[in-house]
Amino acid sequence: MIGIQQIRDSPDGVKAAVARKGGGTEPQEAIDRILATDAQRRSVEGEVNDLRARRNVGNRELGTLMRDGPRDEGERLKAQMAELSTRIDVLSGELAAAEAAMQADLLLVPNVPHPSVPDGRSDADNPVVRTWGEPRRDDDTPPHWEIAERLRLFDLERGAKIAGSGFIVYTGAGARLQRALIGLALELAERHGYTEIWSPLLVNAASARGTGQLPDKEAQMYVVERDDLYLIPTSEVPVTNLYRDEIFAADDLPRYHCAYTPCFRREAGAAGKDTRGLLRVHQFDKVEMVKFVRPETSYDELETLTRDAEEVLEALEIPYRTVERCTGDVGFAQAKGYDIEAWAPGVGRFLEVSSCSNYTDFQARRMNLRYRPSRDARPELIHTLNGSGLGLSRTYAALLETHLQPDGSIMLPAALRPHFGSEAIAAR
RNA sequence: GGAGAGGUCGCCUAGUGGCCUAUGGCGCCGCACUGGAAAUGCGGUUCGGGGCAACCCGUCGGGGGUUCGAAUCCCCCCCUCUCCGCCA
Repeated sequence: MIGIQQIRDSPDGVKAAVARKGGGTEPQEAIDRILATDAQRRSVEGEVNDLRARRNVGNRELGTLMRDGPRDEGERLKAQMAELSTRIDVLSGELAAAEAAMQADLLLVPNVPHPSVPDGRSDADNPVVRTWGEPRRDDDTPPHWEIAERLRLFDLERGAKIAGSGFIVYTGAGARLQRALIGLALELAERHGYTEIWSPLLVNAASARGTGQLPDKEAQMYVVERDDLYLIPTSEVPVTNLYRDEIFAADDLPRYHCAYTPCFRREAGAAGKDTRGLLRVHQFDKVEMVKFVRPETSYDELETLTRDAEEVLEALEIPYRTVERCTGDVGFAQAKGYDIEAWAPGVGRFLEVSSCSNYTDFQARRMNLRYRPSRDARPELIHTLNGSGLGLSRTYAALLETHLQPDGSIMLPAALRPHFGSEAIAAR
């Protein structure tokens, strides 16, 4: 959610910035309604305020009269106060309606993109900002699902049997490789200063609302209706909500957390796209990095966050490229972000394995997540960032395809060996 | 899941319908005293919203209700603690 203050101060500036993201005229219209509702709301609020002040004074006097008399004067005042209360009820109903309408419209306005975000319509327009390693382009490397099947690393059919299509069963060395990747990603994150969180995988509605999954993305989540709980689509949800409604001291910032969790996504409507292998599944594993920072540092923090994610791929010796998301691809809640794409020689393309974003105060406002710049200062909203480090099932795919040896074995990168327990997965 | 006790401005705490416009302590901040500090004294210290301002309004876990008036009474929900049951 963006701030009403910003819209009030510079409605045209906000409109122009928001228009860069595309997405039709809905946000523009919402902004116009917000301005009108805000003015109306403030005038009604002023009126309600005055009436309440009168009621407070009157009731104080009434208390004295009822206790000490004269009684008849008390009764007369009581009647006046009753009438006043009725008017207050009517007006505060109007006030609540105006506030609700404004709130609903504010939810339609996306975060303002940073001026440096390049223009573009879709991910096809995202400029490449960095590359690492040499993507191997050949026709010999089989796709990861063939490799995995031959080496018996996972079992798609039985995953479908016990849960459904898009649920993966990892077996033997395949399961161990999964754990090793998680271990390595966590090790690197902790080395970069992120404190590990082991969190619930189910969250309540308030948390889902805090990071913006509700109301917009409810269809993406698995819902445990009976208990009003939601399976997390990313650990961003529990980790970012850790400090919801709290106020940090200035020296609590920056605070970095990392968390490994499975992530659950219904991917409704995505059928037919990337349905083979590990590219789009309902449950995947991810190590997420989350930063809580002072506002003036957030764009610098985005750069180091992205570097931290890139280093995981470097440790895995997987060539990648980093693209900056253009205005059309940056996302509703984000002000700026990068995607890291691992090269997968078997499927012959780059796979998005990490998305690193600066949300500025957009999530913080929704979550009422603040800090106190100095001892006597009023609390201010902080900035939140998050990035995957990394999304495992796709990284897993790229890893198999990248490190497949001519003899059919998988030679593991050095950094992964201590976590895996040996240096290779033998051919069979 | 059952029974009971609770949730007050960072922490502890007083408060059972109008002297609550929320008490006191701790902590913290400022000032005084000091060479400097400790101790002491005085003042300040929830968080929002509106207003140029003086100031005003809301806020006692959350939401409803009763009342002229609710921290206080009633209903629903959430959370914490104790005991019982179940359980890896």
